[in-house]
Amino acid sequence: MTKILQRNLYREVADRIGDLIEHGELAPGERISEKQLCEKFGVSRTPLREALKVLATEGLIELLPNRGARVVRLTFKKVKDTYDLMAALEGLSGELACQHISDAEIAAIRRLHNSMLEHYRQQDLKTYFELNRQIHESILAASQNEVLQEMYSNLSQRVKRVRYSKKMTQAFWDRAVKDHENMINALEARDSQLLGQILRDHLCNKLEVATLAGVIDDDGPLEAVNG
Amino acid sequence: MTKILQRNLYREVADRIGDLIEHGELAPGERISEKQLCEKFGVSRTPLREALKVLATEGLIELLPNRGARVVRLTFKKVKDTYDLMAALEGLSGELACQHISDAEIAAIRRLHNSMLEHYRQQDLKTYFELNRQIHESILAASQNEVLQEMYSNLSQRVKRVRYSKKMTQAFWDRAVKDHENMINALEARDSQLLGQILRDHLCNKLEVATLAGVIDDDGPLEAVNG
DNA sequence: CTTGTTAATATTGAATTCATAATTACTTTT
DNA sequence: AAAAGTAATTATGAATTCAATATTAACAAG
Repeated sequence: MTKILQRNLYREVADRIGDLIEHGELAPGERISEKQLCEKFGVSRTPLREALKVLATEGLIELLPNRGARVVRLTFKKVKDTYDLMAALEGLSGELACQHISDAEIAAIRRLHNSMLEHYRQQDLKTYFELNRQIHESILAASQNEVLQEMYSNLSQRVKRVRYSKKMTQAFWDRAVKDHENMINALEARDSQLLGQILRDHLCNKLEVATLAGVIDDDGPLEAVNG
Repeated sequence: MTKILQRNLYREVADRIGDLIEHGELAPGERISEKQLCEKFGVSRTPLREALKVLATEGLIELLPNRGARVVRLTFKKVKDTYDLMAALEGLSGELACQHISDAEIAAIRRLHNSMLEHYRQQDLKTYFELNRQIHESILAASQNEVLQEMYSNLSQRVKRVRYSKKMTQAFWDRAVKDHENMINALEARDSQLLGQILRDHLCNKLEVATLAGVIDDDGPLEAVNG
């Protein structure tokens, strides 16, 4: 039973604007010109303005009454707050996954995990990250909580544009892999409390924040990092 | 530094529709007639439709392409999923509160707590619930995480219309009060791990779900409860 | 040269209009 | 009478138009 994905024009436009923001083509704090985007997308102002309202409730832009919209300017605090939240949600996803996951799903995650270890040994950062992402994604899916997945996806969207993985130190990496070892063990034991705890404290959740903190030390906008 | 609250027409309309849903004047599963609401509110279709899009992203209604909108039909599972999420967020709010809360704020919560105990002894359910709400609200505020507050408020909105408090048994109530005793102690000790744990497991979070489960045992729509 | 005022322009907010898809009502056929 | 097909109606999707607000430019006074 695959979900019907509605394709309204406004939703299409909202996604496209989201992409522009993610890739920095719409700069943080930049004022969004309705006319300009209308021409760019070849749509009228009605669906575009609907998209802007949606993006505002999703937290990507902010609406200034009678003065249009602007891209949300991410501060260090905002990013940290968002990551704290995501860590809590991951913790919950772990707890729920333990309750609902099938043996086959666990086996699949184990395979991803083993493959990830392999690429860790080969110091293949790119593939490591992709497999890492897939593992967390799988646990989230196994939680079988759609509201949770929706929320997580929204939060993830908000901070996507400052996500990066250049400054990963070996020590951090070693620790992250150890966390993952504990994770898979807790999952196979279906120890929901433990897995929840591990995921809430998981280094990956805090890593990027820590890295950002190394680059930005005040609470000003941190968009310079994005380049 | 109080926030500027923007008063767009679409936001006003969205709130009004939200109220209609909360109070059951727009029934679950009911199709939403644009024309009807336009006349009711005395606005044109443009701001109304913008409001509908926003309400859809907020999870209160769903949009059927070319077939208008309808009020989300809450299932038992959806409500349970939402409460699970809210419990996790409360847990996080507790952890963060311990890190940020001032002595004065703790003292204020202690006063609320004592007052709540008093009304518990007098079996004054109504006032008890109001003080209970204020305590949780205060902890959430003390977390100083605006993203968290925003999410919690959204989730709360979604399940408001099935919230009720008639079936509270004495045993449940006693246990909830005990939880609160432990909560305030953990807060005063600024034991973030403990407070987080208590709030995640807090009976109040599960209580209403359990109560609902007593009324509804399948996964069908549970709107009959609302009356 | 700066500050304050006013006119011109541009942009946003909301209503209306037009186009398209879905629903309903009505035939027509079997 | 039931089913199928077609016309009429209604509702939604999107563009356009009109109105209100904000921004910019020009200008005058100090």
